[in-house]
Amino acid sequence: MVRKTKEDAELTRQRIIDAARAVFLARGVSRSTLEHIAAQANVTRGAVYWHFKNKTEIFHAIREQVFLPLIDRMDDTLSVENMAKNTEDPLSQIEHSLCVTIHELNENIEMRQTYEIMMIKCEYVDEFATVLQQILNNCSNITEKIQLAYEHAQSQGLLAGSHSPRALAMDTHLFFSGLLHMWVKDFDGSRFRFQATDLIKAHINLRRK
Amino acid sequence: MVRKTKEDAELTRQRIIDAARAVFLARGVSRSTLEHIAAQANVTRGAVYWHFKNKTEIFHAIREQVFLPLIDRMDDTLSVENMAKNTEDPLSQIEHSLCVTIHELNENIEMRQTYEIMMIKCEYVDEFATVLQQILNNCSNITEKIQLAYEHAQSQGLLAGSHSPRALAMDTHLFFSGLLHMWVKDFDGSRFRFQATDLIKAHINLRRK
DNA sequence: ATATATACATACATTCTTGTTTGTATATAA
DNA sequence: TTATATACAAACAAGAATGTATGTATATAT
Repeated sequence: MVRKTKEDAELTRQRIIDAARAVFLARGVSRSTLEHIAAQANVTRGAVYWHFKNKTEIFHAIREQVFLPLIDRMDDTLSVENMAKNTEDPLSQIEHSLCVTIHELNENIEMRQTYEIMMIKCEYVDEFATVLQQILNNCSNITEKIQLAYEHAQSQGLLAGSHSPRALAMDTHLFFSGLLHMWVKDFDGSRFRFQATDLIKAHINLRRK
Repeated sequence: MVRKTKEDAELTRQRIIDAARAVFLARGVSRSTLEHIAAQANVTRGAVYWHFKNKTEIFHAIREQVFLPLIDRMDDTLSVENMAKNTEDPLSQIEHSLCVTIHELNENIEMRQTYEIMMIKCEYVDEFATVLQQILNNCSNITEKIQLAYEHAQSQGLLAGSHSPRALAMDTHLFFSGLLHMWVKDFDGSRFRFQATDLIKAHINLRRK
């Protein structure tokens, strides 16, 4: 029962990724062994080693599968083109962009699990340390996008007070980072998850004239 | 050269804790072995097992040594009594409280390292999962304190707009959580560390009338 | 139709790591 | 002063995890 077709092979590869996500979530990345992952995927370690060099590669595969599309979408919803053609005001657009991410976390299990793994089930040392740089870079990009939106809001006279778009963007980004972290840690949903979108709206309303 | 005096024993215990902090920071908690820690402390695993049941106990010792005093101080600077007797306005008091924490992170190496370990060098599974609950509880307490300060600010007519103290407190707390996370990840200091206090001031200024 | 590469399963060797056990010198209590 | 508990060091035993090597059935190319 070996030597599957190419589509079958790709399917087992995906099964291994899914299995790894479940195992990482339950036991943490470090304590997850390739044997655990293989068992969860109903294969042997041989299959795992065929598709991936080691555990680190699986980790990156999980991360990329969720975060690359996510970054694209985030970039997209905050893009200049979208900003220009959209009827919404820039502040609502920021609000919407953040709410969409929260909504995704609620609906998309894989995304939620991946977030949880990256935030509280992984140690960023050695091979994993590079991920931190990528995270920081993504944050910079997102912050710049948010800043652009605030600049538009400012030129449209939508902002209360006289705060720089840069400062507003940093503040929003830090707020959202904190929210994501707390959202993930709030397992039973009693503290943050249930009011995440309200918190976002309140945050944006702080800026509205 | 065995059987030290009681003070000596307490000293080696502390040496083991310090060693563990260094090793956890460098290799992550999971990849740190008791042999690593013992070597770093210039003792054998025998000494480690004498003072601690296992690695988890050392982890909690590290955490408590930094966080228990920290929570006390945070509680203190935001306390009602301090609030009442202080000449500062409540908003400045919140600002000051946050800035003090950042300042501590800059000055206190052990605190900085401990934060880094807890945030990005530890996997919150099994025995460590309970720590998450403690973190959430601390966050609740801090948020309540901040809310109280905002209520004072409101009654003194210091707040811009008409936002609820509760929402403001949540927003501030999430902002600060995000800032702490980014502060820790920003190793070279080029992104967040160098302007952390400015970000805090800007955040508070958003609320000022 | 046959050869070859593919997609795994199985077996093996090695290295780590842990927990425990035993040994021991000495502070301390009696 | 002697007995005992203390504060470790050193040795031991056992299991886990990893990477690799080998085996093998079959899709696929020729």
